[in-house]
Amino acid sequence: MRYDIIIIMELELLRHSTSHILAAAVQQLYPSAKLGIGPAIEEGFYYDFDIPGTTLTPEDLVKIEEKMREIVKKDEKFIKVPMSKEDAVKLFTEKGEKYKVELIKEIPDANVTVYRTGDFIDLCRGPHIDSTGKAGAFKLLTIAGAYWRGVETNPMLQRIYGTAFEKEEDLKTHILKLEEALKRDHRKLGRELDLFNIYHEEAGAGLVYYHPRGARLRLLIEDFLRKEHLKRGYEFVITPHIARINLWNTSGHSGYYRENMYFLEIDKQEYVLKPMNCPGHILIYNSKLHSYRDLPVRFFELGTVYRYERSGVLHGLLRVRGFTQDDAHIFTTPEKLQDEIIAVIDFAFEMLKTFGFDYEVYLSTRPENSVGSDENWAHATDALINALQKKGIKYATDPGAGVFYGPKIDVKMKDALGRPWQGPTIQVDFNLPERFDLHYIAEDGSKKRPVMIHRVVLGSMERFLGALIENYGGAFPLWIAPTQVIILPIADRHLGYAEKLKQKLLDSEIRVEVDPRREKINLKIREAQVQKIPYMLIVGDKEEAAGKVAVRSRHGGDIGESGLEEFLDKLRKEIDTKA
RNA sequence: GCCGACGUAGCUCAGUCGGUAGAGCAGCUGUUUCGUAAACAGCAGGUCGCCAGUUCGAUCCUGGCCGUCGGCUCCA
Repeated sequence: MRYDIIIIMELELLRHSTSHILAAAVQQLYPSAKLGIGPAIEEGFYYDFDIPGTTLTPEDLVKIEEKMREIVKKDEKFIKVPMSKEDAVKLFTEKGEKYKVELIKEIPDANVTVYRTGDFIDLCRGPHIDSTGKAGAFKLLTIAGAYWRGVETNPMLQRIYGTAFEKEEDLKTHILKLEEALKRDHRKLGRELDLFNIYHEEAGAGLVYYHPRGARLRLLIEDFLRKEHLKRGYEFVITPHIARINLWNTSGHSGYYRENMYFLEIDKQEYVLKPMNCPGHILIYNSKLHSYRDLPVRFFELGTVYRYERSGVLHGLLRVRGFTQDDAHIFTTPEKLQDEIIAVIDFAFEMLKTFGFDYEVYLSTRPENSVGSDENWAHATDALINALQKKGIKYATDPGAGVFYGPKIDVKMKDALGRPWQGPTIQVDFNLPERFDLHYIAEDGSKKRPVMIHRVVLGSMERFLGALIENYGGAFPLWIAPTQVIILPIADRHLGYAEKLKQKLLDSEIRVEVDPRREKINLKIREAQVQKIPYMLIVGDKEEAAGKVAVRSRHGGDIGESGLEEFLDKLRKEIDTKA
């Protein structure tokens, strides 16, 4: 374990040093280039440059890489030079490195360190590899725009991404991995498996159309979700897709969420296409008096919401403008908040486990501008932390990243390329109960304010399905495979037998198809294989005479002859275990 | 929205240094009745993302718009 950590740290050091070599190369080729920052990141490194009058092209990367190799060949030492802040400011001001000067001025210490490699000088905490000759295998990958310090009003710099490993073969493996990941891209698989499409030109960006197989997949998951919610004491509600602006004025969304909302005006009445389900659920809660005995009230809805997202951020199913959340709002007494959060966390992680996801957990605490009392925030934040600890879930704290109305737990799922996407989230809310003047009658007969929990356990069906497709590479486990079995008759005289088998499987609620075409068996197998259908039943003279089937699995190939009942048993077992 | 790359047949892609385009797969028709990852032949298929401009002539050049991809920012 410790050994792993050391390796990771060494890799980070190597990558960071490689980013210095990159910066040195860029400055040699483009003397006017000003430096931004150049850290090591999870899968490599990047460096940001401001190069007046030059926009880098992919061909430039080749040149830069060559220059880097020259620097490596020279085997220049990374020399640490401690200096006072004043000297550093002077040094970088002379070099016109305005971004570095900005950084130095923000360092609280009196002294800073800079690193010198040949003629190249960079502000850096270090440490580094000894000399450029110690650099490993590296490759520059892409160029992208990035705002200085990530702030939109700042200048846009040119960012070069690259990666580095100690050994050439590790680099090769990594690049192969990237290529493999592209094959699992849900946008590609969505087309190949005919699951969904986004008709950008004809119907709008960020709006998903589920084709029959995709719809089947989604409905299977939704059915599962509904059952799981019923088990856990949720009640189902259904709310409209539009509501008068009044509702959003009360909730506050028409103010702080305005730029994400779609507005409609008819008969001089303003309506909003709902960006969230909470106000609707609140109306239902508020339609009657609630006793403390009835709490918590848990309203669940597969609620479709529409949010305007800036054009540059849309991404297949993973970021869209219309999506369906597996959304619930829990109204509880403060006393029961803790137990409720534990139950929700349990629920969310059970779902993630069921689908075999990789994820990261973040706890976001109180931001600067927020509503609610210190006491409430402390109570809710503690409840979240306790719940995470009780469940033994590893998490990172994101200080000040909570929503203004309460702290939250976010779970990020990873796509094929390892990019994190927010899925499940559990948010405590002190704001809406105030704004809608919610209450319940307490034991002593007094009116009290309930606490609300907003939570999704998958996130949204779209994002979840996108991540799911990538997670399984399109080869869905039997229990959610849109088509579970395909029957492949060898010649058309076997069609009758195939249809009989199909009916028997349908009677056992197996999702089954027959490929009736006058095609060779090899072709039918190939296509079923490409479609990643879990089981193929090949039937010809032999099988028909014996009343059996020849089973082929998508992973294991030909697994031999089997009676139908025997095969069905095997399917049922596999479905039950969700394997 | 911003920076960069890109948009050619249902899909994957070639091509035209300005004279209205081609391949493979898919589709359709015909022949083949065939045992564990692609039978053969023929046919059809495109206002070259949209709108302007330049030009005798634009898919190609210029501008705007729509959209995709990689990032930034934001989020389920």
